[in-house]
Amino acid sequence: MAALVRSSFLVDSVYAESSREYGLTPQQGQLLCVLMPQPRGMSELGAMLRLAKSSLTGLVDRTERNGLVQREPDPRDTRAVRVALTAHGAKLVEEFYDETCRRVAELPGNLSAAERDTLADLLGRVVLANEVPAVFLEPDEGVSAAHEH
Amino acid sequence: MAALVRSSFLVDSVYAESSREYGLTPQQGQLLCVLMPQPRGMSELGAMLRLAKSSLTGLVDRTERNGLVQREPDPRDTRAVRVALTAHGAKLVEEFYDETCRRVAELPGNLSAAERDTLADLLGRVVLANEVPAVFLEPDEGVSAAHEH
DNA sequence: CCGCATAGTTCGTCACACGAATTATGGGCG
DNA sequence: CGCCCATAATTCGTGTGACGAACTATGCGG
Repeated sequence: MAALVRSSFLVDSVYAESSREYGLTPQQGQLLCVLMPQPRGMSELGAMLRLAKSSLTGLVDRTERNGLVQREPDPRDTRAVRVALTAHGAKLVEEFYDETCRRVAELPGNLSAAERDTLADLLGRVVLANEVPAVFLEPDEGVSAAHEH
Repeated sequence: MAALVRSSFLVDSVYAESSREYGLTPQQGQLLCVLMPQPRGMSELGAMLRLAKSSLTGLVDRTERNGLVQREPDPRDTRAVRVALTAHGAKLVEEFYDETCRRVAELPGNLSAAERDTLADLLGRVVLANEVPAVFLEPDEGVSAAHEH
């Protein structure tokens, strides 16, 4: 499936370019997207983004320093923290997310509407079958969908 | 197209894991894959991998230090170098490539053969329409296809 | 032979990712 | 209650990766 690998390369390029224009690194952009539906704990984020916990500490540090997220104490567990978007981060990620969606949606511009639907269906099933974390949700996939596990 | 973004995340994960098992970073693995059909100049590689030239110098340095590629003088142009696989690099990338293909091919395992064909066709057309460099070729896409521009 | 473009490298800086070691809290069990 | 272990997260050191700016050197057109 070279086409799969190469389309992935394509999406990465779009994501990187879009991030750049919003002053984000791709990793920080992805972190913000994951936090859109709700705050998350560090361990939870590590599992979703497939990062070692020590990697996450640094990523959250840098993103926090930029004023886009903040650590909050978890009322349930004194050891844990919850990472949440700041007002600024929420506003920024909304624009970033919209713009990125728009650009990704342009990629299959040469396909007919029916073909795009087919593609979306097939990829959606591939994603579901492989338990991909909710790193990037459809606009209408809300908090409920984000609870998938 | 969240499915597209998420499937990209999925492919990246597979690529990263596969690279790791062969003692490669994903970037070095990608470099080796690009060099499979033929040697390339630095500028050419920069365009294909979408990297700044200074980034490429470092990547080739590290990969060369690992004994996987080597710089050769370009007989046509004294300024230029050609980056080629070493014997060791060629052997390694062959195994890495096969294994990565195998794993990527497993991702749509829940689809029927016909659906996989459809998916390959649609993604292939998306890739073609967006001028994705030949960063990862089909096993039967040889040197001729690698000349695409 | 001048001037400009092209091919690569060097340098400094920051982001990222990881493992190992560390701190601190939670929870179970005797 | 107190011990022990699991879990949540951070710190630290190291190597990789990416970039822009500045630089060297060769090609090439007039």
